[in-house]
Amino acid sequence: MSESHERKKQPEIVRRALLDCAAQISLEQGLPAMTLQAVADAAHVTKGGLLHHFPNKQALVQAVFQDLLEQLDAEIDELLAEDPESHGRFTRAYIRAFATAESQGAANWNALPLSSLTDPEMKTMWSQWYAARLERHAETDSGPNLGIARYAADGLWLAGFLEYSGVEAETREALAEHLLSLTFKDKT
Amino acid sequence: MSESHERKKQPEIVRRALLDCAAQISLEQGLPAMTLQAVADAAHVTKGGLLHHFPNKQALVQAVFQDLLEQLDAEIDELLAEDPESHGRFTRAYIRAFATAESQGAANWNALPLSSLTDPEMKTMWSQWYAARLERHAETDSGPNLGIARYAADGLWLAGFLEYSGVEAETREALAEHLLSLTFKDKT
DNA sequence: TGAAACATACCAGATGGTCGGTTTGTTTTT
DNA sequence: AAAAACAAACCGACCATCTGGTATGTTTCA
Repeated sequence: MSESHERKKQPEIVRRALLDCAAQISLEQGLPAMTLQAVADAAHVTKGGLLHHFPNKQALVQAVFQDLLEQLDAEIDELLAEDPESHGRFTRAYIRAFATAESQGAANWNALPLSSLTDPEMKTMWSQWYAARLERHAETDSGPNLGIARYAADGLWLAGFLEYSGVEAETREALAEHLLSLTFKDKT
Repeated sequence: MSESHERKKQPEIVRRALLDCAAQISLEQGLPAMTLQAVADAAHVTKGGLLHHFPNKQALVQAVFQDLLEQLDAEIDELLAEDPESHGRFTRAYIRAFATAESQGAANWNALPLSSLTDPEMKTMWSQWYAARLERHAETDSGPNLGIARYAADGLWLAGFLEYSGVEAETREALAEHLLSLTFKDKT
């Protein structure tokens, strides 16, 4: 959408645009629609230009995924820093990142688990990230109740994904708040 | 896999094989890998034979999805009939169908929400099914706690999907049991 | 015999990917 | 400081393959 018609060469910007466009396409139209041509067009580059940044499609998809993971990581860290209560801190950040409204919009890493369902290589990427996080926050975020809260956040995110008709948005938002409250009065 | 090498013509069996193979492929290798050729090969039929049963790909995909929905529907009804307790009956059936171990294996309708994430048309199919079920069981399965339990079941199912390494299988199974217990002592 | 259940052959378009070349930016040399 | 040398960024044309789909056969069943 940026009117970069006569910009001088800025490879990092182009690369960023490619990653963003690829993520957006796979989010809105599904991964099968994320063809090299479509991504290149959306980023106002030719297919040759795209293939200069990413040697093949797999590299592109993988880079998109890794990028999304890093964005999510940063978001989580930010939310962690804002939380004064220690117990269940990561779980709350997780819930806020996935199931809350403000993240539902612009954040395109919502497409994350979507892609990961398909490709086995990303399955491992995701599960490794998740396992690492869990281990890192083992002292503050263990116990079945917090686990259930996180799983519910996943389900909530999934639900917000399936019904694009925003009718239930408020309901889900309320449920997210309820989930957050559960992480405090945890009695395990 | 069935050695139907020299069987006489049994169109219904072939049709069933096509549906099953298509579902399995989309489950294991993702929807983009579910090409007409791949499905036909897996079902030991030519592409022409496949296109005799389903006029085009969209019809095939749709039929697969609808078939899976019907299987799920039957499974849910069966679980409903076995449950003596009325309150939270549907929620328990839902949890058992999705997050429990026995369903994790052979039941290929586990691929259901997976496909639905991709195609917008199936999004509506799924959300309609879900909405209809919720309305039908409104008297027994309302309230935020039961909703959270269902969402958690979704997340649990998703987790079992992402980490194919079966290490956490028991943990998830235990969590599923915990979820079931939550549906009884519901205090809303 | 005729209709349904398949197989075979084929096609137009799209897809991922390669290759040679052109433009732009940076470094080195003088 | 200017020019030469080099490399990175990007384009445009091209290709082999695969895609969904059609048209036309051939076999099986009622």
